Amino acid sequence: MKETLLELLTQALSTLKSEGVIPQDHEVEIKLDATRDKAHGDYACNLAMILAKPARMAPRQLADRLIAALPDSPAVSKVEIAGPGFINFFAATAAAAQIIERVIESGERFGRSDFGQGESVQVEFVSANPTGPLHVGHGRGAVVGDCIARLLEATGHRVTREFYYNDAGAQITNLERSVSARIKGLEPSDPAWPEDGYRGDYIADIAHAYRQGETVVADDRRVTAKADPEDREAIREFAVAYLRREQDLDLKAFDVPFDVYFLESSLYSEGKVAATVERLIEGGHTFEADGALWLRTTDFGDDKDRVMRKRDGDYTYFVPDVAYHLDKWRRGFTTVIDEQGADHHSTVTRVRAGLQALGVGIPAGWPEYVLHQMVTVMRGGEEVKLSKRAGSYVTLRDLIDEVGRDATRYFLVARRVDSQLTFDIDLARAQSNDNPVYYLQYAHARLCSVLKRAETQGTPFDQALGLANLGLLEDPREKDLLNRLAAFPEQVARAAKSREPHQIAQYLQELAAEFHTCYNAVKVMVDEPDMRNARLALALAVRQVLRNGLGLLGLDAPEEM
RNA sequence: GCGCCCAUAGCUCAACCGGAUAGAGCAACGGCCUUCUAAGCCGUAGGUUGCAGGUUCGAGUCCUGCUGGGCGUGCCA
Repeated sequence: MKETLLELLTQALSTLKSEGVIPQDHEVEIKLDATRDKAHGDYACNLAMILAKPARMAPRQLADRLIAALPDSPAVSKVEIAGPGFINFFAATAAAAQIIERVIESGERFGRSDFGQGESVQVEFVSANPTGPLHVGHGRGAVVGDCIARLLEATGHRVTREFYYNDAGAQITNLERSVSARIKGLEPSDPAWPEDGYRGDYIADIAHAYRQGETVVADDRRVTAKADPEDREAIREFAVAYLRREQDLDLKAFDVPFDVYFLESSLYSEGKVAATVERLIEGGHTFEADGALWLRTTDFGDDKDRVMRKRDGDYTYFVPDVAYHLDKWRRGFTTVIDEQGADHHSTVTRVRAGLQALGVGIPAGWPEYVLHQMVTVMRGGEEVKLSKRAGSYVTLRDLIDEVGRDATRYFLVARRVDSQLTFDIDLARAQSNDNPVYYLQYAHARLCSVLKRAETQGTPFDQALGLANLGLLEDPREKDLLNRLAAFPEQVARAAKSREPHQIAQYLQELAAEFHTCYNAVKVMVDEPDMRNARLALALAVRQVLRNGLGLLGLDAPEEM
């Protein structure tokens, strides 16, 4: 429908150009929007207002000329000029309803597109260090990154999902010391407890498992405990594997898969950090001062220069980050999206500056970042402070257990990433029976139910008959649904381009609301076969789009509730 | 101090490249189950889009300045 209208407008535009009403060389992109208010028809175009100036004509007068130049089409039932010069199109029912046929034909592919043209894209997300369980903030990153990956896959990109973590630095030493202390029977309250050690109970669990000689299997490693309380290397290795396994279990329960686990230690062991440093020095953007090696990041927009190699000879964290991103670039990812918490936003300028300083032709704005704002957790009317060391903690697993996977995913992805988010656990649990996600799933279950009823009632859906009678779907509530269905593919494309999965959540709420309204007012299983089958065709199409949309968010589409 | 993000109904949030009368949910109030799932629907009420300017046919959206909140500003990650 929209394509048809765009075609008509393009023709009208070229007619006016050839008549000299609009300058021949004036390029304009025709914008056609679904209307918000149905008094304005189905689609509205602001072309006349945009072209008023170059045409030196009043917008409404120009709109008149445009309409006069529109070729006749059976798809359009009415065209009006409204307001300051909008051209409003009213779609003929039968033409609008053709979307149903397209949805049914395309099935689960409806909404997908190939504008990505097979581009190789990497989404790096979560990237939690193995020093503790995943918390709510990681959960937000996990869903957002996962849904961005799903959106990119649905739009023709080849997506690699990657998890990066530090398995060797000072934090890991701290982890080992904490576990060692627990193995020796120390508690965080003990005077001999390591300074800044991790105090959470999970440390004791690791110590216990180590002493028992347990074997842990994570997605990227498998380690059997030596049980030797003095072997610090063995303890370190075991603790990392143990926490990796815990994180993997959480992510699996959350339905968030990864393709690649990338170890920070590999950047050192494979000489990539050293090579990066060498290259940076050759590039001429480094200098030595105060016994340290610095990178002149101010050459690339940073507000001060940064230390690369500390006086003690260790590198600061951003050096391996630069080495890591150079590695990503060399792996051929033309687009890399790093999903992180906004508390890490200072790294953005540094990593990009480092990559520029390498002088290997990486574009200035590369990589792309999606930064989600902080999540605060409320429980019992009070904010729960997230502190790994103090061990007061709301884990992602707690949330999934208490609130449910789908509801947790939905809560964390339904909002724009740059708004701070308060996750009230009590509220989420209390509402678990009256939750926005159930609203969507219930719509799907209702549709399944009515389609099933057609079978059990002995009047199975006759698709050919239904499609032949789509012109009968004249109820305004049915037309709303048709327009909503037609908008899905561009909605998916827009959400993918802007990396904003919350748009899909929003869309589904609107689709479900329009369905519930329609379902309540318009009976599907009427006696008259033409009408019944037309409505069943609509039901099938709505169910399909609901299912496809839920899939993009990683949510179940239950057949009954 | 400087940098980034945010401010929309009582609360939690939407609003597509700047479009027409700013929309949902929760909470409040009043209705709808002898008819396809009431986890639903219909209706009422609720707003100077933080404040002040500017840009233009048109601003919640863009620009400037303020106020308030979050994060960052390590030779921590």
